[in-house]
Amino acid sequence: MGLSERQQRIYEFINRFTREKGRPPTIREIGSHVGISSTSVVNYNLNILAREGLIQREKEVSRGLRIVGAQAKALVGEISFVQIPLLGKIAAGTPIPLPTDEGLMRYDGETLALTRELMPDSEGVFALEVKGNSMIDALINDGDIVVMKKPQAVQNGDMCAVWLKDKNETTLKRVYREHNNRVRLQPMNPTLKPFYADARNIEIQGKVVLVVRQLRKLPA
Amino acid sequence: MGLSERQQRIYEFINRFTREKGRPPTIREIGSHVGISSTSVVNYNLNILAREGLIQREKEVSRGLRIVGAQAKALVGEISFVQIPLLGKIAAGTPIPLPTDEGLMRYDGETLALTRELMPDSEGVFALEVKGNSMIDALINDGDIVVMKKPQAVQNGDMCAVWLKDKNETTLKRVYREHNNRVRLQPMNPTLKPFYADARNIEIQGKVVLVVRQLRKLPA
DNA sequence: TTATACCACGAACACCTGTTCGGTGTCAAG
DNA sequence: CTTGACACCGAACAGGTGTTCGTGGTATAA
Repeated sequence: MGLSERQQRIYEFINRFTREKGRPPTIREIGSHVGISSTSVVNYNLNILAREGLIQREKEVSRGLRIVGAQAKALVGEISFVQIPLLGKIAAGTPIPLPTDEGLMRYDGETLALTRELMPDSEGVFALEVKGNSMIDALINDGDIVVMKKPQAVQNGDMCAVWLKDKNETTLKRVYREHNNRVRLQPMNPTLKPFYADARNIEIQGKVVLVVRQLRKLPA
Repeated sequence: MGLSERQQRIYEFINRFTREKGRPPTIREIGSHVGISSTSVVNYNLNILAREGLIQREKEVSRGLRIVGAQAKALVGEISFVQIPLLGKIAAGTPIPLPTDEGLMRYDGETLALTRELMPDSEGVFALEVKGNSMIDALINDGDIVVMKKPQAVQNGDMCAVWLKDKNETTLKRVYREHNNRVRLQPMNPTLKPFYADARNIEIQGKVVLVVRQLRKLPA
């Protein structure tokens, strides 16, 4: 069933008010902002919004209404974010600008905000923008943003940024330690073959935990 | 300056109450749950919490409290974000579960929250989880989350989910309309060759605007 | 016409809510 | 001891707040 224009305005006002003030409005606050003089009319329309399932009401409680649905969580801070420092760029030919713990703490520049749902473990993480398409093997494209974690406890199979000392090159691969100091570097693309290196010849610069790619128009 | 145990309990109660009920508590609600009989005592401690910068108070307004926790930025309002309905899965062999406008409005299930910085245009967008690695060509892996937009204004070069009618298959490619109803489907991986199809033989199901990949451990 | 929803208005009521004030006890500094 | 800061209590007050009730206008259907 459709909503009247008045009901839509009420709904939007509740939404905006709650977001801005951090609490739902009272009946009279709704009325005065939407242009309704009588509290009973507001009450009447609120009941309709509740019947339509757009809001929830709690009886005889001041400000006892809340917006239903996914957006509601947002309004009261039920979604928590992690701010990840955007440290710079990563390219094949240059090592990663490794951050210090101190630097991460005090970082005050650009950040990438992600929900804690996506980043359950945000200790010592930082983000880099990928330059060039040298990491296509790892399913990572030019312009992608990779979120990395400082390489403390790298486990077999972790996706890591590896600095190849002999080639002076950074690459992203899954890392498996094997016997005799040998390390297997497996591209993420499962159709590609692994690559082997000596453990003394590589340096693990970070563990990739997340990749974000924004698609924008490309010059054909 | 440290907080008394009472003040900590008040603070935690406000936090929990707000999250659960969608509105801040009243002074008396705080008192009865924390074990304080007098409203003035609650008021007294609230002023201390406000002085310490842990909450904000608004004078002479019912439920005029809000938390300003350590993640101040991440709380309501300071980070502007959009919630994207997580509609289901996308696989090569099945068409996309296309949402209606109405359905997107009222959606109440799982969502993916992203900052507006990452999603400047959130009209008619929805998210799908990729099943299978049939879209490796498009640099998209099993388990990735793709954010798509309803295909209203598809421009040349847009990355689209295309349903190939003759093959009964969904694929992700960059789409270029060419002369004579011919459409060029270009894999995202620039090392791969394009693919051509008849425009009447394909159906564009959505435009990919963003991809998120969480890296978890893989069974070797 | 009559009936019936639907939508709106204003007023009144009872309770809720933030604020204020006088008073009590404790503890450390003077 | 006296003083003052601190933490707390109970009570009262003025205004806020959800609810209810009587009323009336406007469509649409019988």
